[in-house]
Amino acid sequence: METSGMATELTIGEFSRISHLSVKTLRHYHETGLLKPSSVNPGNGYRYYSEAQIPAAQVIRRLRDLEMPVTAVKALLGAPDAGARNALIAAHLNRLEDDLARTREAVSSLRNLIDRPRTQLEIEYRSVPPARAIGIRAIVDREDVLAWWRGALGELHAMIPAQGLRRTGSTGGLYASGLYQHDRGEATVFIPVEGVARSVGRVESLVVPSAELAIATHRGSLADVDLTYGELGSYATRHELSVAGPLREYYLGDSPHTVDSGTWVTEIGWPIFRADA
Amino acid sequence: METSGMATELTIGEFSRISHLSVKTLRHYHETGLLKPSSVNPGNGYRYYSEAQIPAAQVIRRLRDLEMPVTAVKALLGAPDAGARNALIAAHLNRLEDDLARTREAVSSLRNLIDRPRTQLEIEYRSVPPARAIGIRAIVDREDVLAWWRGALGELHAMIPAQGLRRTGSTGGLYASGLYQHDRGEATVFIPVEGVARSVGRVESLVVPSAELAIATHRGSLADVDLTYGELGSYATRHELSVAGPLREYYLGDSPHTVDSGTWVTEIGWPIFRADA
DNA sequence: TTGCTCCTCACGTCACGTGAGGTGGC
DNA sequence: TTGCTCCTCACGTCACGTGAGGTGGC
Repeated sequence: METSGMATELTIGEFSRISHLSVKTLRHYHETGLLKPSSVNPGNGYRYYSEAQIPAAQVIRRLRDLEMPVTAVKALLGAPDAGARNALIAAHLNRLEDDLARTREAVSSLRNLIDRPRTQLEIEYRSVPPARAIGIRAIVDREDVLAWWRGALGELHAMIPAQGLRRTGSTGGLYASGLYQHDRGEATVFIPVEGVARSVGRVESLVVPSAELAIATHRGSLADVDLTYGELGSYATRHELSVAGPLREYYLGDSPHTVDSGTWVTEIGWPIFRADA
Repeated sequence: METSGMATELTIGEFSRISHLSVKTLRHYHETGLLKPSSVNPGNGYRYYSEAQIPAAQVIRRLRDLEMPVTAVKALLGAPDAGARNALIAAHLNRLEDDLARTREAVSSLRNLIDRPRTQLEIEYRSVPPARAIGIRAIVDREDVLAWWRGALGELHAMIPAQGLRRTGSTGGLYASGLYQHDRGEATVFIPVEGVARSVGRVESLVVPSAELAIATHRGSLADVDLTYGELGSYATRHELSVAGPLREYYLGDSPHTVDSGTWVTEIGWPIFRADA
């Protein structure tokens, strides 16, 4: 007995077969509001879907295959026009590209760890005096730190010619320990310059504090920087030198601007206590 | 007051800074047994790590960055020799490659869905008589179906010259509805042949049952096959033709052997009821 | 009557993260 | 005394999957 004049209704099983989404998944999408059945029998709770919902199910499946979060898929389906939808899709594809790049980094980093000859690290003690600089400071999440770092360095470097500043040392960064311990903390990137600069955008004038540091030189991609941190940190601990304070990095030459991260040279500074200082 | 003669012990915070693993993560790895602190103070529960654990932490971090499951990482760290470890790593990298390929498929499938001109599907009714065939049958999970399908077809095709069989029709497959509804179900791939063949390996002799089918032709990658399923299924439902039974596919020409999946031609058969049959 | 499809809880999975509430040493 | 580090629960997150136990129509 069909209600005549109504559009064809599909049971959840039929709709599942057509859409290649499991029954459990369809019920879950109903619950979360991502894809509501076109009608529900109030007597027994049976869900019914309409033919018109097939294209939506197809789009949802593809986006979920691409690991787009359900809330993002919902936003996309609710977007007002094709332009907005395409922008959201493009943004997600970019995120996938970034993921892929990170994966590639991790693979080569793993190979590096396995193959690398574990050479003895040379560690130098250095007293760094306070230095005037221009810098950008922020509280960042660890997962965003690389993107933030790139952007901040770009902005910072543009400021040198823009304000006619004279650089007096290597580009560097300060990283609070919370960044490693809680995946979130204060980070600062800076370029030492002569005199006081104007604040423009995120860039401000600041003084990089003095420090007693144990310094090790890291060569290659920053994806492997934890290896150098590990050797330096265990050295500092072994000799009971560690004190509180942000970790420091100096990017020698023009490391961050070279595409081939294999040639990067970074000095890692670990804050220490020196009886003789 | 240090216990003299003991190796240097690091607090969880120090070890976190050195390894770039969060304190929460380190506690979690202790709980799951992936990385146990070298000692725990029984009085206050404080965890202490040794320097010797730093390399393990570095390996763990890289493998987790590559989304290797914790249990797999554990197995890897417990592997007896470098050969076994390398094999596990290589296997995981292969899985990553497969993931990447699937992602690429999903991206092009999404573009396809957005760009494709939605042409009217031509649907044909066909009575298929029973047919002797060689086939491979299994209960498979949906996520494994593509890999299973490729392997089974390869094995099946090798059997034709090996047993000197004469092919009598197109290669095909039968897919139980559970495969779509519960992500797991029976699948069969077959090649119709003359006479009865010997069972070798997974290959057995079988009779593909007769069926009344509504047939639509799908052109292009099977990543998009749900589009054709969608149109065919909604057609069958609209005309109240659907009956229970496995879905059927016929791979025309030599589709599965061509690298360029864009040129594949697949017939999709939907089981129907025919009053006139 | 059997088998199939549908339903609703309630709980599990995976790898942690988020707080709340408390301790202990400098 | 304040601030920092450490601790243990207990619960949350994300996108479902897994059962248990039950209904309803052919």
